[in-house]
Amino acid sequence: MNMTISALAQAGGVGVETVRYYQRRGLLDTPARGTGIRRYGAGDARRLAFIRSAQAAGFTLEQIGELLRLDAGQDRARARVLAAERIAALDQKIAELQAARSALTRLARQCHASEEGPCPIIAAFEGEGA
Amino acid sequence: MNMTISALAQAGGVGVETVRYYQRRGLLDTPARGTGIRRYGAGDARRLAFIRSAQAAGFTLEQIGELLRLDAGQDRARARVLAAERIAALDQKIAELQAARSALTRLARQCHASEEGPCPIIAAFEGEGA
DNA sequence: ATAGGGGCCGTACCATGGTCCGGAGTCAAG
DNA sequence: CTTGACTCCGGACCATGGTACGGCCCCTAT
Repeated sequence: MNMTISALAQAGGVGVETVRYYQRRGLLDTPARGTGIRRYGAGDARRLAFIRSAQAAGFTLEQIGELLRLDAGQDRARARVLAAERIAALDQKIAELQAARSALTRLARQCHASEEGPCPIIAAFEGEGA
Repeated sequence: MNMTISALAQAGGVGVETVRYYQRRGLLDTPARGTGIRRYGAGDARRLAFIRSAQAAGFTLEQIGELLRLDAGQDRARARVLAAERIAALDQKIAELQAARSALTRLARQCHASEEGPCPIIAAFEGEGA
């Protein structure tokens, strides 16, 4: 593979500006330019894909940077700690969203049930512990 | 109840500045001040609680503002649309987080399994630079 | 050889959701 | 009646994750 930045961006499903932003953040490297134009390879595409999935897992770009640095330094213990922390956070977030989802579902059903009076969607949230 | 802003903030589990920010955003109202200091009541606390739970459900402050306005205007149809949209978004987000969680769990297990070589958590970078 | 579509780069700007600041007023206790 | 904690307020500032701009360079097809 021998891609231009826009091909790389497209492969990663992001915009060119985002690739450049990741480079500035030190998450992607900036290959030397032979004759003015930088070329990217499969490794770059894989790294970009990793960034996107780590992001989907809720890692911040900062943490993703740390993971990448750990990879270089082979610090597996630290990587496992980060992963474990993220899994715990994910569990909490998932539970929270599921709770919110069922509350909303119930409320929407009640709201459909009658057209009169105030909509229960707002009333029901009041007083709930945040 | 006859609270000061800091009591209200504490009741809602937020900072004073956040309360003031919500006031600026029009999410909480700003009671008239009798003798220099504004006083807040249970209604304010309930509204603040609503804002926090709606936020936990993934509504933006903008949307929360709309919900509050709909509540005043009794526009149930629109409230239901917003709720339905949010439920769909929530489903998608939950699925995404669950996928991320299991990917991460699997990787962490693999990482534990062997101490040699690169950590699989970031294994996507093997053969980089292609 | 020339036009135009990318690429390169620094810098500025954007939205979201706060958070802090400084000066002035207020209030309750001692 | 002073002290110290709290309040008010506008505006500045912050972090995150981008997105846009403008000037210049390069590369390829016609």
